[in-house]
Amino acid sequence: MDLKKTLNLPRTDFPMRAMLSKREPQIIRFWDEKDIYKEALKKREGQKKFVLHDGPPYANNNIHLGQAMNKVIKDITVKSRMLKGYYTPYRPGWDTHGMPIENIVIKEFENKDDVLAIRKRCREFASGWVDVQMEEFKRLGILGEWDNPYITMSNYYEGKELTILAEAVRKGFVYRGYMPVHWCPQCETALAISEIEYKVLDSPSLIFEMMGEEFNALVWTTTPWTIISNLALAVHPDHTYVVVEADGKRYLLALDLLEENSEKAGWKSVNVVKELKGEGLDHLRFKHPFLDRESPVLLARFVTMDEGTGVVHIAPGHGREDYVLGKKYGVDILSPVDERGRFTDDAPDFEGLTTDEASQKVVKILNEKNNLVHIETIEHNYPICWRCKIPLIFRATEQWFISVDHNALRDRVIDAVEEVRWHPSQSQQRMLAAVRDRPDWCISRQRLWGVSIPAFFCSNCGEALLSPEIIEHIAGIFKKESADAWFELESSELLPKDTKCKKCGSSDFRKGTDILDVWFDSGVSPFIGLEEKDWPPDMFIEGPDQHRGWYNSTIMLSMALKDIAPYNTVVTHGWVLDEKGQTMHKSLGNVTSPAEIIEEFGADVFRLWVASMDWTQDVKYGRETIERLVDAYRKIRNSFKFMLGNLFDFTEENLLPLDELLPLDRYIRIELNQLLLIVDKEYENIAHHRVYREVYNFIVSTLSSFYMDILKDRLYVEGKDSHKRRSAQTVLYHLIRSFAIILSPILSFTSEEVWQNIFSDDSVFLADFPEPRELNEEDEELKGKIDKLRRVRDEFHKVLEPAQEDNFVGNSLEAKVLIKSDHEELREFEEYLPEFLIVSQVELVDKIDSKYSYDGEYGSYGVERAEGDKCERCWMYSKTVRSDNQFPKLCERCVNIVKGGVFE
RNA sequence: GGGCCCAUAGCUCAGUCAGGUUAGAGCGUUCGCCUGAUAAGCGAAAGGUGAGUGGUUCGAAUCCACUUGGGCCCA
Repeated sequence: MDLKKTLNLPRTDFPMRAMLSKREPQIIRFWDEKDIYKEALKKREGQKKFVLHDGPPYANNNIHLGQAMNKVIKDITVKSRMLKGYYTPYRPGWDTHGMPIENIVIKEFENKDDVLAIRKRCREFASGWVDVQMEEFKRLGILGEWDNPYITMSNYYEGKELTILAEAVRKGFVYRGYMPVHWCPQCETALAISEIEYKVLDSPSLIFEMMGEEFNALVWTTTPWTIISNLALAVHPDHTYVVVEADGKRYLLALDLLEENSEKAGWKSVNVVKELKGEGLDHLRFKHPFLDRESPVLLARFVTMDEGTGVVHIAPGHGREDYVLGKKYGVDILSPVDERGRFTDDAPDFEGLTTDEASQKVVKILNEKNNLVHIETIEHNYPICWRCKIPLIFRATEQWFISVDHNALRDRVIDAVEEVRWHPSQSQQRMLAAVRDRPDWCISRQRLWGVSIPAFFCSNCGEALLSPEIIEHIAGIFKKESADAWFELESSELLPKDTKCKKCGSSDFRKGTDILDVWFDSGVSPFIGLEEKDWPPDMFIEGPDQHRGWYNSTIMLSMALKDIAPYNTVVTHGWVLDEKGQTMHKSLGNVTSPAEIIEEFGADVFRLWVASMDWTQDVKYGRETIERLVDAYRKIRNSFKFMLGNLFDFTEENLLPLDELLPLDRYIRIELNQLLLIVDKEYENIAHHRVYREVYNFIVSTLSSFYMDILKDRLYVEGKDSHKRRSAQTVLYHLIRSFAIILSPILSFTSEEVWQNIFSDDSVFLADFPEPRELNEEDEELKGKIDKLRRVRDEFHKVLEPAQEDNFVGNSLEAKVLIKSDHEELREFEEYLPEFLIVSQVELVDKIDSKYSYDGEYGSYGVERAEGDKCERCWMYSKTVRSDNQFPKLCERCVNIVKGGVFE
């Protein structure tokens, strides 16, 4: 007789070799074909909602690790809420307008004036990348409304975006203003931040004086030509300033910089006449060094004591901070420089000069007027043009703005930010700073690829026309024909009939050429990317750069227009760095793409990587980390396989009620219960790495090395339909069901594979999170007792180890264990102890006199050779072997099982 | 240059907010057992100047300051 046939060895076609890169695409196909996203939603229709609004990635490349991580975090979050019964729509989006695409595309064109052709190409380009990225995201196992994403360049979006602009105009937030921007005089264009490079250049450093009533201000600058546009001075309110008498004249400067400046000025005698805080200088006025004008002193915290004089020259037309400060104090903007970087007739003595020429002339004049205190050449980190590499200037131009302080918007946003739940919490501080510090929002860009600002200018008098009604009219056109209509149609075709200039009555208009800032594009996404019923969304999950970006643009618009924040909770994850903790850069060659990870290890391993880390901080991607996770994945997968293999003859009908389970099995159910409570809580906290850790540790420590190891005897050896075996299988059934579900947000593919292998043809995502049961007193008591026995088991291993090393015993079943202990649990569970320790015999004794012994905290232990002979079937040693004539090689237990059993 | 953040075993994390026994876990490593989870399973052991320096305290991984390395944003 083949004894193996009488055993219930595991049977399953669930392969240990996952071949994830082959298997996963099949599972995606299944989700697609069965439309699991919609099915899962339908199932939770009418339940409490959880709406995660997707921040749109930019469609100009393959996705990088950060984006892959971002989407997986979102997916885990959404799925975990879904399993808890929430109705969780998730509509992905794409950001498709803007400079990076335009810059790539425009290189293909000889004729840079063929705007429509360029835009058409931009559209194709973005569309191509949307398709690619969508496949990449789907490959990660992200569930969402992929057949209906929101795309910022769609006709609907472009049109709807304008209706939102119209609302902002109607509510008085939009104005036309004058603002300095980085300008390249060579290319004759404004430059965006990413088009600016920095280079160390020589530049003049001069100290000059401006006359005041009692004393002169000592002022420092490195750009003499901007003195022409000087309209103010700035001092730090909290720092100490001094008035000194030096060589017969009185000067104002910062105390900390006195020594340095005395030296530079070459003063022979210096006496401090007066000392005061910067704030005490507020509203003093000083005369311009060579123009008939006075400059007030303003207070500014950006003034530093690192260099200069502590009194800063302010030209609001030529500097960002200058501009913001000037705006705060209502100082004018003067920017008498044209597109080519030459002075205009607003600067009479300098008209026609380049900024360099003007600088020389300014120095000359200061010298002549005896106002130049010191001049030298220093090295300075200066912005240059990325294309032609010449130094940039700051030049004020007319732009459209959204006022941050209109209708107390900033204050209301700050209040709203304080109400929002920020995760991690320090994110709130950062957001508050970003809102407090931000200047008015410049929404216009002098670019081609975007949604045109439908402003018109009177051909007769130049008056700007941006009315809500006209914007809405044009929105209607865009919704039908896209924003390209702005370039295709004449202004007369775009404007409603009978539009007349309010100022001069003319009906002849030219179109504005500005497009909307892409932050406006994405800033309106909560209004456009979500269905009406899903507004307002609950959560945003993005990277840390969005504090000044999308978190900011969306809450600004949302508070301005709806007076409600576009999120209740904002989750921010860190950056993905290389294994040394450095940013990934193509030039450093340390870039890893999601595609190569998926190809080599599979999306589930990638998802496990995301889930395993505390991504509220920056995370590192390294070879060892991923290899450890491959190991973890195998352990999890193999544990699933073990459970599946031992449930081959088990169905729901075989389930035993809780009170009929053996003590150990009941104990594991209690442990599972505890785990479910923790997992539920940690998913709720979006602490995915804690979910992973708890679940993984449970699998390793409680299941694999403890429960499943012990269970093998019962599962394999006991009768197929025996109570002992069914009791174990009942728990395995609960375990595998629970694990498939609670791991499905993380290991979506593998959970689905397991689910379909045993439970149903439907998706695991249609199942509900297992409801943890309240523990009763009896449960708590049992848990306490078995916990203790586990300690005993650990201690026993300390003595088993040397016995095995000496080959005194091999397999632990070759051992008989002697235990001396006062703990009652040992007697109470005496009959289970051999199973529990996986040995053939256990004797509770008063004295241990074995060669192999160990004194532990819970008892003393000794290892002896097991008594009797080895049963050929169950491999346990027993004196009952040889007692049956028919089966002389079997023990009594096995004889009974074999005689009573029916075997295939 | 300014603001914010991070640093615990080879890896990923606990513990830090409310200072108090020999700083824990899992993986990996090494060694051993098993061969009825087998491209598996079980056990044991080794492994940490808590980034560094200084301070507060009877006592610091934990609180404070500075330094170093790294990250994000702004200039």
